[in-house]
Order: sequence, then structure tokens, then C-alpha cells
Amino acid sequence: MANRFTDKLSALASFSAEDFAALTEATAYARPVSAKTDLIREGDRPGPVFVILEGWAYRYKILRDGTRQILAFLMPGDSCDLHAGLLAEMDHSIQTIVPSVVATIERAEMDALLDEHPAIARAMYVAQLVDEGTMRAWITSMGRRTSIQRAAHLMCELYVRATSIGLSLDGVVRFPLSQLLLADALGMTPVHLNRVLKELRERGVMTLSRGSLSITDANQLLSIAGFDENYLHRRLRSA
Amino acid sequence: MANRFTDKLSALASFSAEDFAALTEATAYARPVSAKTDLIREGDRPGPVFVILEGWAYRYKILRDGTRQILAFLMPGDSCDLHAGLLAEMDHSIQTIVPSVVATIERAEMDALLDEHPAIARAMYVAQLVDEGTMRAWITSMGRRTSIQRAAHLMCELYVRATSIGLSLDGVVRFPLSQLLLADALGMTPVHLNRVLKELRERGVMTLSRGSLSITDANQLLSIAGFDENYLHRRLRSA
DNA sequence: CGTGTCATTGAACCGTATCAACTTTAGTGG
DNA sequence: CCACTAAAGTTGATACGGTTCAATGACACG
Repeated sequence: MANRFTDKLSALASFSAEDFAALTEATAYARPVSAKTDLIREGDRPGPVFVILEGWAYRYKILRDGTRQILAFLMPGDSCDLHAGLLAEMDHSIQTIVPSVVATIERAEMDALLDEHPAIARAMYVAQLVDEGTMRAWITSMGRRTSIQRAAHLMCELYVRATSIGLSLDGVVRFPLSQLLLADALGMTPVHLNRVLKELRERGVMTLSRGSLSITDANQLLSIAGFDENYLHRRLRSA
Repeated sequence: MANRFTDKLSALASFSAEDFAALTEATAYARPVSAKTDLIREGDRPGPVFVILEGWAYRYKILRDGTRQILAFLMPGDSCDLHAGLLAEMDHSIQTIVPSVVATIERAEMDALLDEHPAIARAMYVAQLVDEGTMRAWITSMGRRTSIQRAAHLMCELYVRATSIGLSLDGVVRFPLSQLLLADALGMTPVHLNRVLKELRERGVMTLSRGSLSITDANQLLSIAGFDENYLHRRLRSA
């Protein structure tokens, strides 16, 4: 039976019925996780591979002075730490944002899966490469974009990703990220982010409110962000 | 015969004599590349895997307005794009900084190497995971550290990495990065970086001049940076 | 020995943080 | 179902870190 994870991966490589079945079985046992609970913490020894089937989560680091930097948002279908088991300890933490459903694949099972199903391995590598591209885009945003450009860019990314897994309808996305989370992702103050969102709202570009993001002028949003979706690698290499 | 790449990888996994020989052979044919030449550009179709045997290079993106963001520095032993061949096009460019020696491994050869030598595959995955950890550290720096902390943090990273491949002696590293490059990596203005470096110099922390970085008060540097080398994953997971 | 690149310094300006208050929304238990 | 409380969002005033613009100095290279 298909789930968010099999949907995502099967779009990244061509799966046989066996590949699909193996992947489905590996993620069959999922558990509900309540909001704001850490799946794993910085310093922990990496455990199983986590797969978000429903809900949202985020990767983050806490600095010595207590400030937080968010490193990535995880949406349904996203997984973490394909090979993190090779490392001695985690260099960041992962926490759910809303009540979620999370499957865990033990390392041994994951290794067997990758070994016996090259198409799955291929799909998971592609997913990881896209995540890396996303990190590079974040570095670029933080280093060289103003706060309004940066906010617009993140909204573009999240909108494209959410849309590609069917979370949006007519330019409106169910979107559970608070201004505090977004500010910690964008490297700015919640106060300032609030003003930036106000500006975008007043310019008629987009509105963020009560758990939903609605994009009213996509062209303007793209142009403010300087968004080029290249880095999300949605065009796959033809075999 | 050992080279920078075999040295690095063999520290990340336990190689048999065969593994080592195969890796050596794959990187046997290297070519000199002059300074400031692109190895590959954003938008290109990914080609072979590049391995920097001597010299320095950097990953970067150019934005629409012409500004540049540097995403990573590559030192001898570093390689790029283990699996990038799975993607349709590059999302960033790579350029040499100084005259360098670069080996190229064709995709087919790389695939065979990973296939037939699990230890090599393991070592290369670890190297990639470390690169990812480094990207997360950069995002954190850009988002939540002041310019002086950020500069100090990058210096810590580069010092540790350079030292681990034998590029330093008594706290002094050969270091070919101009202030312009560093500023584009740190997301600030060359003018401001210059003032930051002056501050670090006057505090007796470190001096950067004419191709060498000399650290005069390592403790103070670490403390300004809030540096925790965890993310470089130098402690490996014991089998 | 010129010429271009990199480094350095000063002055003025602006984007974002900080601090503080207040409003709104969501969650919880009586 | 309402009352209370905590969390999230909003707005204003002020401070400061970092940019911008401009000019000069110091090397390195052809």
C-alpha cells in the first residue's frame, strides 16, 4: 500500500513491483508522534532512519547562547539520515512541529534494502542530493539575500515542495509554521520577520495566517526571491 | 602509490591492499589546472567525479544581481559530487583558487569502484556526510553568529581541516584565500571582513597575511567562534 | 616600471536587532 | 461552554552592526 514515502521515492527512480513492495513493507510500522517532540538530539548516536509519513518536522541546532538555527524543514515523504549511522554522533537535532506519523527503518534493514534494490538506493541518493542542493540554497540566501528576498525565497521553496506532494490547492497551502520557526530558519528576529510578512501582505504578494499560506501574486513572489527551482532538481536525468 | 585522496579516505574506513590499489589506480591520471578556472559550472550536466590532489578550490553560486556566495572550500584530498551524476544539472559551480592538480574519475569507473569495494563506498559516504555537516555549520554561522564569530568559526574549521592533512606547522597554515573570497564565503563585505580581521589581529588571536594564517591564541579563537568540532566528525563510529 | 588586484581606512547611511508594550489566538480546566 | 492562561502575532521607539561609497596604500606580475 502506497504511502507518502513510497510516492515520493517512486517519482525519483523507476521501481519494479518488488521494489515498491519492499519499500512499503519497510515503512509499514509507523507510530504517531506528538507535536514538539525530538526524534533525535545532537550528540546522540544515530539510530534508525526516520521517515515522516504525515506531519512536519525540522532539523535544528542550538548554540551556546541559547539561540536556535533551523537547518531544514521536513514534510510528509521526507526521510532523514540515510547513512548517518556511519557517524559516531548526530551534529544536529530533529523535532516534530505538529502531531505526526513517523516510520523507522532499522539500520540493518535499510542496508539490506539498499543492497537488494538498486532502484531504491538510487532514489534515496537522489533525495539526498536534492537535500544538499537545498542546503546550498539556504547558505546562499543567508549570505546574499536581504530579509524580504530570503523570506520570499523560503516561501517559494516550501510552496513548491508542498505542492509537489499535494498539500496545496489554488495557491493555498496548509502550513503549520509559526513566525518564530520561520524566523529561526531565516536567521532573523521574529519581530523583523513579522514586518517582512506585513510588507509582502501589503504588496499583495502572499498572506500567511492561521496555518495556511496563500500566494496571491506568484510572479511577484518569484521575482522578489530571485527563485530558480533548478536546485530542487525536479527534472531528473534521463537514463 | 598514496596520494592526498587515498590518504584521506583510508582514514575513514579500513582498506584492504586491494581497495587501496584500486583507489590509487583510479586517481593515477591527474592533470594540472591553473588558478581561477572552473571545473564545472552551474547548469552543466554533471560529468566525472573530481578529486583535488593538490591546490584549493571552492563551490559557489552567482546570483542574478552578480553577487557571489561561496558554499564550501575544497582542499587536497577533497572530492566533489559522488553521486551528482544522478542529477540532470549542477546547481552550483566549482573553481580552482590556485594552480592545482585534479584527478577525474569517470562515472562508470566510479560506479564500479563503489560496487566492488564496499570499504571505498563507505569512506566516500562518510566524507559526504562530513561535507553535509559542514554545510549545516555554515547555515548556523550565517544565521546566528555575528561577523566576528562567523569569521573566527570559519578559521577554526579551515585550520582543523588543513592541519589534519598536514598543511600546518606550529599554528601557521599556508592559506591562499584572499579577503574577497573569505568575505563571499562569510556573507559579508570585503571592507567589513577587513575590519574584523584587524580586530582579531589586535586582540592577538590570529593574523592572516600573504598566504598564511597564523593562530596566536587558539583558546580565544575557539571561544569567540563557539567552535565545537563535533560537526567535522573526526571521531568515527567504531565498528 | 607600469598596471591591475588586493588590502586598508574613513565617513555617512540604512537594515535589522533590541526592548517594551499590547492584542489576538489557541489551549486547558473548572 | 466559559474563564483563565500561555503562546503567538503586532506595533512603536531606539540602538547598533554592517554596508556603501570613496580614496589611498601595498604588492605581484607581465
